[in-house]
Amino acid sequence: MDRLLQGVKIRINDKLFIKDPESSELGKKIIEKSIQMINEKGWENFTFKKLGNEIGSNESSIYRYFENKHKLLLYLTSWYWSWLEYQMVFATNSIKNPKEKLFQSILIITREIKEDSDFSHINEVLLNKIVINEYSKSYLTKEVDKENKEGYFVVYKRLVSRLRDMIKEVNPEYIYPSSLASTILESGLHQHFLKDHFSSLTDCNANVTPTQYLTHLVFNTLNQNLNE
Amino acid sequence: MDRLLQGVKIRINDKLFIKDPESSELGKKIIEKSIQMINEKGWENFTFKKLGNEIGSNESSIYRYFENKHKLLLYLTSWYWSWLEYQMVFATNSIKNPKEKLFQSILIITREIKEDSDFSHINEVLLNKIVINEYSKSYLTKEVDKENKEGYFVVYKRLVSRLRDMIKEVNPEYIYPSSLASTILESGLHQHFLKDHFSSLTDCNANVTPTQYLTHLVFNTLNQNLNE
DNA sequence: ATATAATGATAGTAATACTATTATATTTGC
DNA sequence: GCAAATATAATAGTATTACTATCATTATAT
Repeated sequence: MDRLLQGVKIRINDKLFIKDPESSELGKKIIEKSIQMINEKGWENFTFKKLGNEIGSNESSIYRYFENKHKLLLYLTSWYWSWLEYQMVFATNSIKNPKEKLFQSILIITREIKEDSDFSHINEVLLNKIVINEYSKSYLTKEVDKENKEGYFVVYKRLVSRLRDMIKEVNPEYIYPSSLASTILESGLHQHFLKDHFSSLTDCNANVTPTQYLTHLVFNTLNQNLNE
Repeated sequence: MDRLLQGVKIRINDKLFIKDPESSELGKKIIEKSIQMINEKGWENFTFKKLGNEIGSNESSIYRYFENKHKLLLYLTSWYWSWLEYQMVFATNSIKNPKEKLFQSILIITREIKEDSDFSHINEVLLNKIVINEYSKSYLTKEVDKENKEGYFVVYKRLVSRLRDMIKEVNPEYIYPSSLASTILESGLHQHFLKDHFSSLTDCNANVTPTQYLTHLVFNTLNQNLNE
């Protein structure tokens, strides 16, 4: 029926881990604490050794779950995109009006995550920040084509393609639906980053959200050449 | 008169180097060869030791020019943005029509660089690729606020602000000029990357350029609510 | 011709990103 | 309840990175 069903339980490409971190307490601790530590220290200063110390466990034990820290990042960000995809499809599934559907999707995709779902070991607020600060490092590598073939980016690609389809429904004449969809995702993250670190480069701030900016941008563009 | 004059000779913030690489043959070789090597190997696999071997020089000599490879990246990208700024201001200085001016600027900023200026040791074609693949790594760090205060990103910020001013001239009513300006820069790079590695996420390809996509996006947005 | 500056050679350090081995818990299957 | 299997911990070790320090050599400038 829908590709979403495969991902409902937030199933991650199993090439991204050696042993499923969801399958044990240690695994969950690795995920939980790594999210905290990557936020605190930043990606470059985060190591498995430090993580081991933090969770009172051993470096070598972490290596039994993840081949290296790059794969852990891919795992965490895949989880995040999958979780967002779920939110998006769930919230917009029943909406018939294409504009309203796209509007809601942009909202979900570009908003700042402010509350943790709280019943899992994964803190979505922090994970959102990791995605803002570190996601591009997961694909800006020499290995990107190989890893793309391995399917490490499928979830993200599926999100973009869903968005693209919604854009097409709003305006089938628009000739850059894929580019616009990827811009929404990417600019959403980037404007959040600028707001926090380069305030002169953005109009977003405490009162104006990236969502507002992008919604305005997208609908202005799509309404052009469109008979209401 | 204009801030550009300060940068005409592509003067780089001198906190970015210990000894000016333009001041010696070895310095120029470091710049020339590092551009090649970063392209070949990717940022993560590039080291000063390898660079030293390549130019028949010593690791320790390179450290006399640059404190570390992060600063070298900041140097190279600053050079690139400064060079682009020069191109942009030079090409649009005499244009009176605000739309035409913005149009030309977007063209210069988002086009793929295809020919090397050839009379310097800096290969702009390769440098453009480095910026596409590595620029975000220069600011997605825990040190970004400190380094921003040191002025390591001024050139980039000045480029965005120039673009913002041109946007305002086209439509003074538009409420997101800074965000749109930063989106042009950022999406310009991103769409180039997608074209090369995630073709399903973009409509850009051999025939359609990021410039076309972004020009369309920007002018559709700005023409909205605008009396021609 | 000599002082000064630039570069090269060598060595060394602490940290990273792992791999390998062995020991010790913990779980499970009967 | 015990043996077997599995998971984790402890320790050690390797190659590489990202430097710093020292000293020797070479070029340049006065």
